[in-house]
Amino acid sequence: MIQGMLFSSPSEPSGASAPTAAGERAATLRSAIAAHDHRYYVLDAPTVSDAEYDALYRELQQLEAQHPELITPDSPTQRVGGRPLPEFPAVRHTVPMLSIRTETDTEASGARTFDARVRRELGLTESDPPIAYLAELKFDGLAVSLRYEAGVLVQGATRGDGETGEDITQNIRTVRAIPLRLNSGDAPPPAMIEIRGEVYMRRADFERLNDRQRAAGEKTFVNPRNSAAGSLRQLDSNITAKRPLSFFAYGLGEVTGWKLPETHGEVLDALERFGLPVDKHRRRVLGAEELIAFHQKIAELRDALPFDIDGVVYKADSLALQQRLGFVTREPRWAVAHKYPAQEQFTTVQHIDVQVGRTGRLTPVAKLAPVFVGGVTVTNATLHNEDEIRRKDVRIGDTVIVRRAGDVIPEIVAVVAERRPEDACAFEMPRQCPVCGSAVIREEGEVDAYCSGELFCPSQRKQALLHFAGRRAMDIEGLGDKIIEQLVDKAMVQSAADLYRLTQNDFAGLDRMAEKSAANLCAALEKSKTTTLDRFIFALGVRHVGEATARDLARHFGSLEALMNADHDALTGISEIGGVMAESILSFFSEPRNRNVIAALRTAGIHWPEVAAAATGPLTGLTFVLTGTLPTMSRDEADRRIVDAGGKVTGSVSKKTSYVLAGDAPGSTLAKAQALRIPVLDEAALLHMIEQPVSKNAQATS
DNA sequence: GATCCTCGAGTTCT
DNA sequence: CTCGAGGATC
Repeated sequence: MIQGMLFSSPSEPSGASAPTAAGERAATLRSAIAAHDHRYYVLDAPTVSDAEYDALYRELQQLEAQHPELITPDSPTQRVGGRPLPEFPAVRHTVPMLSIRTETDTEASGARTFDARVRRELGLTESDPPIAYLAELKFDGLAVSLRYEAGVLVQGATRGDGETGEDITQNIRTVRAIPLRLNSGDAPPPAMIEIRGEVYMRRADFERLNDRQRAAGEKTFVNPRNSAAGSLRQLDSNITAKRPLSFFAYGLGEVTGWKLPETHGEVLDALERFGLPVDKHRRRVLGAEELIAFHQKIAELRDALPFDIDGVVYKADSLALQQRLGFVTREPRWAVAHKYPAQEQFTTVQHIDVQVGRTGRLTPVAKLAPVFVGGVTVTNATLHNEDEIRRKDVRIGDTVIVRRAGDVIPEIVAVVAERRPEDACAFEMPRQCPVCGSAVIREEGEVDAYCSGELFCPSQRKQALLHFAGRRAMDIEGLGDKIIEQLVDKAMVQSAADLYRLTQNDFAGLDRMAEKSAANLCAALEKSKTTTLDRFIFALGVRHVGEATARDLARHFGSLEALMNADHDALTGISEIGGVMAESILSFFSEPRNRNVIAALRTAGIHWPEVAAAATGPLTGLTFVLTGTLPTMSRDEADRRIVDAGGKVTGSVSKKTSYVLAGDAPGSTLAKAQALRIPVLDEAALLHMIEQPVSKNAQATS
């Protein structure tokens, strides 16, 4: 009872009746939950299951419901709730939230320029020792300032203009990675400490949030940054509480009653001990060269990080040095941001072109005002089909966001609605093929529109030839789109068979074709005459027959004649081949034109070993999926070696996948593999599997 | 009829 | 890499 008095106000009768046990239990629960939050959200190493955590949380909630006087401002239950605000009150930053000067130089020289400037300011010469810097990541989120009084979080604010921001305390409290109470161990907490950092959203959390928004029919976010910003600026903190926000601390504002360490690195270490999340990629480095090395290392890591960054930050590590260096207007002389090429940019859609592919499919492509994004200049981006354009509502003249992230191919992420010009013009699929003028057909229920011109359409003819010559088909080296373009336009080639009638003289007359290249091309054509049945079937370009199906057909029928004479039942009898594919194959081979071309190709000397031997080897019965870049092999090479050893390679991970072969910078495939608990191999392990049974020294492979 | 698994086809830039 | 659609399976 006496102890209970300490926890409650004597003026409140209910407080006086609060049993000691309840107060103690509440305190125990609070600190237990805070510790679990820290382990889960900051250390990323939980020690209890979600269910156990929930049980603790519910117990505390119940306890507090029964004894409202036990509720403290740092109680985990106080993270949620709070009434929607009419607007955010303004907060004045006593110590302004600075912006850091951005080194525009994207090359390594950016670090050297910064180091040289610092040394000059300090009056150092070449004989002086290198300066110690702290190198950190520059997170792509929202800068905030957190104010803790006597160790308890009392206020959270946005940066605003640096002098005045908005009070977003209610929203900040919902961010689980931010402790409501600092852990100062046995020492008393700082009387007042302002911690600066970045609220951001992990990429995986962002994807999941967008899935949820989509499922709920609500608007989705363009990127993790916008998503974090939108979530933090909610007037109703109940909404913010449902958003998976994270936080990294990286600096200090106003501080009283706490002895500052000597270096910025030690400040960050101290913040970590207080229980705040601090990114672990930070490094103390000496001199410009080590800054450059850091910049490069992070550039390689960038795509694999679980969150977006837009660069790295260098800061003079010594706080005394920072003070000596001071500020130029609003920017510190002792720090600089070194950005990476943006992975997202704004640009405008100048035009929407329509391309005609091998199958006659019409693909709209946005012609963009050139932008530098993700390290290259982008001018084109596919829009896939009419539905996709409608979904994103892209119009000619629109300002759009273009992304070129981990995957290499540029993509229009979204339209910036506010910047749509009056005369923005919606796209319409042409009624006639833009290349040959034939009617355009779009079947009911189909997404794609097709040119009905078939091989009458020069574009389809060119694409068919390009496919025939492709690396995975007949592999005719040197026969690319530029040459095919000319051959078709000059009517020198109608079908694949015509290619083998051309002589070196014919080629020599073409643009960009000197004697040497013409001779090389002739040799390549000659070489391509020796092939395999599956490659030849694939090269024909039968609709629905790709590489895998071509291989199945070759293996099953063993000869081209058998395939050409097969009827519907014989085809559908093969697993993986159903009605649609059978019809497509039948109609291809019943077309006299196609039969003539095949005959002409064989007359021209194209041949293959008549019996297609099914490969068996150490990998027979195993299915592989490849991702990332391998150290010594190209993907094609790895693919070939697996198939040669009797294995199978597919494109995406499923339960039936035996192994995932992962290299550098793997994509989402790896994550999926781990989720499904599929064993992951590296190149060395694969080579070992292939060679183990036959070779006793598998290590010898480079 | 629904759902999962694969395959095919198209895509950008250097 | 991603989407759409064919094929197989329940």
